[in-house]
Amino acid sequence: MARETAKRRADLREKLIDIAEAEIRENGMASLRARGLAEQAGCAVGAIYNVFEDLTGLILAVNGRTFHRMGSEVSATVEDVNAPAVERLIAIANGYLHFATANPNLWRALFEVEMSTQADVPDWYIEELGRLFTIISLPLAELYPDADLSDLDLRTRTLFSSVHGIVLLGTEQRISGVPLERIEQQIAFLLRSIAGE
Amino acid sequence: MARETAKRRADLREKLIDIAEAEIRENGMASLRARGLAEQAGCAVGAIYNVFEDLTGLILAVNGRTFHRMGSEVSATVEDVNAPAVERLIAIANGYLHFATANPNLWRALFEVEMSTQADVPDWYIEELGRLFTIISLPLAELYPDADLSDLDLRTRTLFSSVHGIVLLGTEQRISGVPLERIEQQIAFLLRSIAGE
DNA sequence: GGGTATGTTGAACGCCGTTCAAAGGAGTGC
DNA sequence: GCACTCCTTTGAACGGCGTTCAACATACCC
Repeated sequence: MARETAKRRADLREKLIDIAEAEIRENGMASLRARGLAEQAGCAVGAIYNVFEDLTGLILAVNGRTFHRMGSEVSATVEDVNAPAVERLIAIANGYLHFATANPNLWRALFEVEMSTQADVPDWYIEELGRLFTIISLPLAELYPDADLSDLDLRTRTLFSSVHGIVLLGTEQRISGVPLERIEQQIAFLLRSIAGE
Repeated sequence: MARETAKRRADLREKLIDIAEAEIRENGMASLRARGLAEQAGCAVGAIYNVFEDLTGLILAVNGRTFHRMGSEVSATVEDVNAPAVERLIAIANGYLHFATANPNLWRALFEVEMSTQADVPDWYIEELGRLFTIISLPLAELYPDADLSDLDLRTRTLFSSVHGIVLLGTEQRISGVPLERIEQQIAFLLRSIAGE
């Protein structure tokens, strides 16, 4: 493939991710349309399929950005490594909550995209998740000094899933969820309980 | 409307719910097709829209059955009211987990169906949820004898959301979830922590 | 039995994601 | 600069979707 072609494709790829990201942010994953993307990008519908496998591939690319940004923002909330472990856990969870409420549609897209098998989870996803889990497991290790690595991993997953459940049902404003204005308080309650406070 | 017509419609309604339930159970909500339903029911596609607002209405009817069945099964797991409160909570959560793993597609449909606004949540949904929340709040009230009703409601939601999160990510086998075979153990860990054990 | 109101039907509509034959442009040799 | 080839891009077309509604069938009333 010629150099110029490669550049044109790379440009189109970025442009499409930009447009898709804006669309998902504003109207949610479900309102992505191949024709709409093509029109905004000033290309043919078929061109999308020259740079992405299908629309799911494009959504995954958007999710890559979202996940990375989320990791950075969550990390930033626990910079004070001298705070007690449980306070750092609460800060991480609040960072997660804050990201979800600030970017509801992009955040939901992270979980709504179909991952047909466990095999086709992209590498960047595993890496980003590992980063997030490491951030969580550091304070956890202080709370459970006797736990081995696999125990820590398990508890990290349990904690993450719990907080995720509260944030998910709460921010969706499901009638089964915690009211928005109480989520922070309830997450703190949950984490303090787990920490034995 | 003539009696005969009413009966014919009621019959078709039940028949369609049966067919849709089987389809969702076996292949998930996303594989429901108006034409497929009509063919299996032996009616015209348009007939579906004589007895349901749209396919979402049909899915909601299936969800009504599912939710009711889930309530019964979860209730049945806490018949021994003499067990310690925390053990009853664990039993309820395990009932929830068991229902979700035994009926993955039907269970997921409960949460995947779009409820555009908070206003159009059906009455039966609110009622069933109330039943489930009552079951949870009874043991909780024993653990927190000083909490008032709104506090109990809040903690019920927090607990439910947490367990839901663990069950959701775990049963979907998300790489962020708790491994299937450890879910029960981790739910017990979480609930015992909250109970202060 | 005839006339009207009501119920049912399925072809048609307007979408959708995706494809692929055809048109266009880039690279190469002279 | 030109002609030829090969690769890229294009957008009309395809198959499938949920939903509608004019035409047809049926039930009901007098």
